[in-house]
Amino acid sequence: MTTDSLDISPKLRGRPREFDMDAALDEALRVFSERGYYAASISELTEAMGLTAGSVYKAFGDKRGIFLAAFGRYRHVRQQLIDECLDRATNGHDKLRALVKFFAEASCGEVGRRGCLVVGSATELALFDEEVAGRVGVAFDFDERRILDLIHLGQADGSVPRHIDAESSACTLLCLTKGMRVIGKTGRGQEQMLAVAEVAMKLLD
Amino acid sequence: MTTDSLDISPKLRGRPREFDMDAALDEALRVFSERGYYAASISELTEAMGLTAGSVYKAFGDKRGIFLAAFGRYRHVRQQLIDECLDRATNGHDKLRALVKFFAEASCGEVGRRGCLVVGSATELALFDEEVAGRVGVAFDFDERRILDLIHLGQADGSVPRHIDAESSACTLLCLTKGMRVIGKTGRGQEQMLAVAEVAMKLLD
DNA sequence: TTGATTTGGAAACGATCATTTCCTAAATAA
DNA sequence: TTATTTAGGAAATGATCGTTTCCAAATCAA
Repeated sequence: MTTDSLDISPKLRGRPREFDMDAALDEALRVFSERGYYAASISELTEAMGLTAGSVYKAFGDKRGIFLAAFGRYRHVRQQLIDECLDRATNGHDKLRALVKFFAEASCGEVGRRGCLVVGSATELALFDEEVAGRVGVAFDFDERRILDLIHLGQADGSVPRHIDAESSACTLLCLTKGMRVIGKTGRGQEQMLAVAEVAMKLLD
Repeated sequence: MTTDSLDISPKLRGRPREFDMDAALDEALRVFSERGYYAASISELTEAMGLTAGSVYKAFGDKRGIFLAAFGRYRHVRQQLIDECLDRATNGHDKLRALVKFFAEASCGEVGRRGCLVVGSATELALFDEEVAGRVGVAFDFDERRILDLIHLGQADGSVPRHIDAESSACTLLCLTKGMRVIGKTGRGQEQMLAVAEVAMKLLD
């Protein structure tokens, strides 16, 4: 569960970084998720990350740099969780059910109230920040593509009927899962969101 | 299409207000919708409203007061549009289709990119502002209740099957329509969102 | 009229924001 | 060693934020 585990470049000049990048980004993305971009002040971010402003600006350039790094980290962590979740199901239909239930459980109680960083970025930043808009678009396209692939998988293994419109159904499930994250901000119960997940499976009949 | 048309109190002391409250709030809610709460500065708000800071603070108390008034105005205007839309359909099933299509058309192109003030408030403010959280909750409950009533209407007039779980289906359609508003922030096409609306109707089979 | 009350608006306010500066510390390269 | 490079961190910086102040203008009550 490490983001920068690739750049294991053994020799770099100057004083080495003392803080753990992934741990710092985990704190940053928590602050951004809870507060949103503008309400998250540098003071709150640096305090949560356990760093001073100087170190943060050395490492990320500016506030937007912290955000973009945290955004990447968020996506990485969530995708890993989803991949593990999907691996436990065996056919297309069950993987889709697992995926929808994953979002249902992320959309209730205190976890749900914390919200989704991608959904929050879409609503708060996408209109006036082209780069963030691009990254949000990529994230949604990725999620939609994953659903589409699972539908195709299900149609291939016989667990999802052939007659359904795969593309439109994928986009519909994308809307539904992101909508769960919005409704989850109001603190709904787990039973209710799981019931929604179950009803949503009718889209695959 | 006027919010304060009720307080037609003919006699009030002091200098009368010169600006049109609804027109000013329409501009304020546009700025809040596009920018979000924190990125919307008093300067931008007052300029859009055609007022100076002094007048605005006289009328609304503080920035949050402007926001809450704009939030109320937004809900009023949207509900009126939805009511008109629903009145043109004749049975429960058709009214539900009209409702979902209404959200689909609000979730594509430039209109969609402008976003929904309630969804934006849910993601940006609900966690740390109890009053906003309450108003967002009321708005979502209201929307969910309207869907539920339409399902019951459809079950009564025979256009919606009796066997479906009305409560869970209502919550599912609520998630779906709010999710459309999120995905719509990335500028999807009308055909695509209308196809989503059509697929969503499978939930009522 | 006079007094009370409220609005409109320019200017000023303190607070907080994101960011930079400057210096020290810790590593590599020569 | 010395030079170079990068990180850590306290303090200062300028800009912008939301808000207030102060005064003239416009209404009603007397």
